[in-house]
Amino acid sequence: MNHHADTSEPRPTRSDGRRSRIAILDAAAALATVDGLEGLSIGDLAVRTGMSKSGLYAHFKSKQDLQIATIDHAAAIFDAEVVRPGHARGEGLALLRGLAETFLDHLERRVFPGGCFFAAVGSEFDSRPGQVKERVFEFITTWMAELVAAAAQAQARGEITDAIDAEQVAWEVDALLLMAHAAFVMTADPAALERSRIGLVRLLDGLAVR
Amino acid sequence: MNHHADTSEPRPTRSDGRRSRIAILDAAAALATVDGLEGLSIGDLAVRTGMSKSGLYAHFKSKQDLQIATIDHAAAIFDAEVVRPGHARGEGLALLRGLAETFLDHLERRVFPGGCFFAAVGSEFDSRPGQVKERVFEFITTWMAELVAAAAQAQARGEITDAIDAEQVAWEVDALLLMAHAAFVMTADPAALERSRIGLVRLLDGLAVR
DNA sequence: GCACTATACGAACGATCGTGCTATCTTGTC
DNA sequence: GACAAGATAGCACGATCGTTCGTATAGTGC
Repeated sequence: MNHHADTSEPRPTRSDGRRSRIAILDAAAALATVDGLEGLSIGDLAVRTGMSKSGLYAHFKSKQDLQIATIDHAAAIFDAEVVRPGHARGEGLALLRGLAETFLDHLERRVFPGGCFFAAVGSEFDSRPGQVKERVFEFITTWMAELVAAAAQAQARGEITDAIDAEQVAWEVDALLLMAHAAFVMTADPAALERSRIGLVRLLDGLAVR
Repeated sequence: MNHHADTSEPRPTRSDGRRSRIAILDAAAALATVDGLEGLSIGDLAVRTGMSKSGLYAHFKSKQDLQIATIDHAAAIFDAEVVRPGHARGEGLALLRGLAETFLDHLERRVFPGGCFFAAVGSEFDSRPGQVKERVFEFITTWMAELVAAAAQAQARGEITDAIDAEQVAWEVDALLLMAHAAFVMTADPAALERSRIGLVRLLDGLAVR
């Protein structure tokens, strides 16, 4: 939520400004998963939010500034829609399963029209060094660390084997999630989600301490 | 190779034209993995190939025409760099392993500067219906079918269990490949490739008929 | 209620986008 | 070696890009 509280902005004080800013960022985050953060045009965004192009510039100094704010906004949405509900499912193995399930659910519920925001934008900026890529990478790293911590906790509780390291477990879980994203967005077929769900069960059952 | 032999083009007869066309498509395929097929601009491409913008238009009727030709060109490269070398590794399980290895190798050798062409472009157009998406999806489907066939062959030869269907095996293999692509392009760290290689060994060893 | 300032708009900018038209050079054919 | 056709360049077009400026409006703190 207050993920972007420490930016250089003097923090908007007027209520109408805050409402507009949120409306802009909601539209920008949704649009970015379809047209990309770069393909996103100020003109389109203005039309979509019922504002003028110059009106947008009251909130953002530049397009890059808008892109970074959009990333932070999407991070807050992802936290609220995936990470926190995932933690509500329990700890250790239940947490690891929970995070995977809430991730797949957020794809199915189409929280963003173009699937996972960070999978979409990460793929767009992976070869474009700069502040935008760094911010995206930062969040993806946080997400991976979340999975690793859950896997390590599951090992510490004796729920899965510690014959392989937690990073590897998280890697294989995330691979199935990324695959689900790619295929589901491309085909709109829930069977893609099901394939990855089956894979997750196979993977985690195979790691279970018997 | 002759993947685009049946397009409406009257097929260029002059040698200089053919050379130029190939030079353009080579540059376009490389650029598309970094800036995207949409982000690719005719002006940039002209500068990069030492031609004029209008000179490019002698070869392609429109930008979309160029995009589709670029996809077909990239498909030919992928075939030559990944699929055929993969088949040279053997049949059945050896083929499945071979395709995965040649794919990871083509990432490491940076055949395209932005990783796998179809992972990059597929992610860009997954939410943009049209001829371009259809062409990309077509190739990705072909690739998946290749993996499924290899898995089925491995089962028929009794090399891996047939307790799970071949589509599921191919799915989990491709998930690890996609994850390797995403992480390797983002970080340029070969450790990403190694993580997926370990995952592949774990996956296929787990399916081995003992 | 007043002053202050964040918010929003209209208009315009230089640059670049994809795309045609026309002329000039170059290649392959007879 | 002439001639037709293909290949390339120069130039200009309308549209759209991100951005800036000046100005009017409206919410907030005193």
